[in-house]
Amino acid sequence: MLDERKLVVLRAIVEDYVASAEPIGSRTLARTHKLGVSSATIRNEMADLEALGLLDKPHTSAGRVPSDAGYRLYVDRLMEPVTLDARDFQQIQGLYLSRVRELEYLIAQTMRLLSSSGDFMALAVGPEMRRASLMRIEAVPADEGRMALVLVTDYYVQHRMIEIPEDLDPEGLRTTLRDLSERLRGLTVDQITRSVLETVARELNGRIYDELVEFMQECLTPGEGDRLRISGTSNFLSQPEFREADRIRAAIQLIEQEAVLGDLLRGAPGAGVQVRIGHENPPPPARDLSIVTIGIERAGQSLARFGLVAPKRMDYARALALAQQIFRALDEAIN
Amino acid sequence: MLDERKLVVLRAIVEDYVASAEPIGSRTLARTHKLGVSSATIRNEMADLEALGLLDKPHTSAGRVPSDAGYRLYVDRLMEPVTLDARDFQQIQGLYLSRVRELEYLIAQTMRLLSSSGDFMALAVGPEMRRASLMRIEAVPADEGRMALVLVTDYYVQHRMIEIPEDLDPEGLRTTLRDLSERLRGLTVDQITRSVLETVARELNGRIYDELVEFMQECLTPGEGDRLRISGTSNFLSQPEFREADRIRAAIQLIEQEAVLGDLLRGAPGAGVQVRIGHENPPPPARDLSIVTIGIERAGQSLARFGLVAPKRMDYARALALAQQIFRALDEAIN
DNA sequence: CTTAGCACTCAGCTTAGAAGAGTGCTACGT
DNA sequence: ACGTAGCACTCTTCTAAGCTGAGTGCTAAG
Repeated sequence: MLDERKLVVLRAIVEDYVASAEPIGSRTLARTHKLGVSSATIRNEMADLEALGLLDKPHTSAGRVPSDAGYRLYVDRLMEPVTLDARDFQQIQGLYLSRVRELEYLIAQTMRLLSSSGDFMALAVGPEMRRASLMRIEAVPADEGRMALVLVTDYYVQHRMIEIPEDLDPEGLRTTLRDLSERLRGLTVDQITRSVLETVARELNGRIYDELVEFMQECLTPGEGDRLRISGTSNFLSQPEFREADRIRAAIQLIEQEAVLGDLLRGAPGAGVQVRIGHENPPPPARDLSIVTIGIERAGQSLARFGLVAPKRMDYARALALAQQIFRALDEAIN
Repeated sequence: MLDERKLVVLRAIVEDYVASAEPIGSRTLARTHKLGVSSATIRNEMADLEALGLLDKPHTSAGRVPSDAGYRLYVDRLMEPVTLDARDFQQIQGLYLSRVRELEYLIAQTMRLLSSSGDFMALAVGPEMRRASLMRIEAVPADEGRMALVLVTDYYVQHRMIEIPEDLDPEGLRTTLRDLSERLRGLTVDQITRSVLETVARELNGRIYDELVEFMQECLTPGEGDRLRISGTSNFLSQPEFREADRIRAAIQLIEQEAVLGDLLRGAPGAGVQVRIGHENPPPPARDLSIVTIGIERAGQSLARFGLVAPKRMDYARALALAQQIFRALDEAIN
């Protein structure tokens, strides 16, 4: 039923369509691919592939386009893996050489890389901050009136510059913080509620300042550090699928809805590289898109998740090669 | 030459055009504004205003549109100042109440406010980091293998989590950093070159670690903290001037060119609120836009600069009211 | 100085027709 | 049974033409 030649035709259609963004007709295919058969034969094969649900027809006289199932088959069985060109490879390797081991920084670097190289929109989310476990809180004096509060957890650092309250005893605060750090070390951020802070402080005979509580609570608010990062939207919007004004508006609207993009990115959980094509994506407005995701985990906890988003007509081979390489490098840097 | 009635007509045209985005014809104007004269009279006035360079005609039979000079006259002399509605006002005041005195944070909050309220794209740049003067460098230990380096300057804080080099003596590093902070305190970041670091360290009999130098040098690189922040692009792109596909593409391309947006924002230096209209903007691709800028300074140094960008057909009164209010609140919070 | 009236202009919409690309089917050859 | 040529048919897209409506500029009269 799905003989060799049908697969060859399907593959040719997918690749030509990915390259041209135009529906592929039987004649053009016969001419450009030297398949050794006439366009009529290809028409028959196309009709069969369409019956199998692997191809779609935009309208009666418009050539064929891969269906979601067609893309899926292509990705799973037909695609020839590409190797990244030397430049990309170097760039990825170089990215993670430095001694910096801060997730925030690694995510930012990766985003830059993803959006610089190609036709994708890049998405990323960091770890859920409230799951981080506390390492240390410290106050760094700046000048007479101000100091920086620094909170160090196992995978991120946060700071805030605050005005020093009038009634503050700087030495006292530092002692409190040191003892506090000892006591709270290893607790996750969401375990450190106001009441926990106060209890511990009472035991320590220290005092918890409002600013400190406020600061710690800010570290809990989502939408700061776990917020969705988006870059390369213009790569995305300049795809030919968004040539018409209303399409491009719809796409812009989609990008604005961070909730939808978040669902799209988180739709494929787990570590490693995955592909989701069209209707496989949960959010309905993303049904015309495909996404290649990279999940970075440590000890079963998701640390970061990246997505390369494009119209379904994306260059899967390239996106996958890029994603694999980034996954490998990043996973190694982190674990 | 520019009698009262002409000004009334000009003002009506600007306001109607700002509201409708459609060229204004004499008949419609006569009907909707009850000016007490016929459309023919208004046509005459319009012709005069056009001769004065205050109005433009998109084409022969299409009503009038304000020229850059027309907008300018409107902003300088005709516009009625608006007061913000209570909600916006509350929001602005509330924004700066907290004790947090970190520029980074204030800028982020302001950006959120600007892009949430309305039809503008918001731009911001922070201070030039290399001009900041050092307050303190500190190392905050995290766990066995890692520590956070924290650099506190007079208007920003930076941190990096790094792997602790094998040969590091933690106590030694902390002492070095404390002494280093003492010695370097008050120097601007760009005065602290590698050679300065090394000289001082030699005097202190300490050792400067590569990571520390790398970290300090990263604090110098522009494009991190002084980079241009952009938000509310979709406010901007959903303006009717970008209805056609090619217009919207051009706008997207403009947004991508951070250099152009940077020139646009920095084109109007100085403290306080300013308006630049159309051709008054230096970068040619921004000649169809207007920008209201907010400059925040301290001691003659630019700390932050915001911009509200929209097509020339922007609601100047509203943008200015918003900008003034933000300027007042932010300036007070900072100085 | 103002206004009514009128001829003229021009973008934008609608319609019709032609061109082009592609399909599906049939009939024929191997 | 499979491959191929040929042909009628479908459907989008492009172009041209004509029409409509909003608006202008000018003239002549109040």
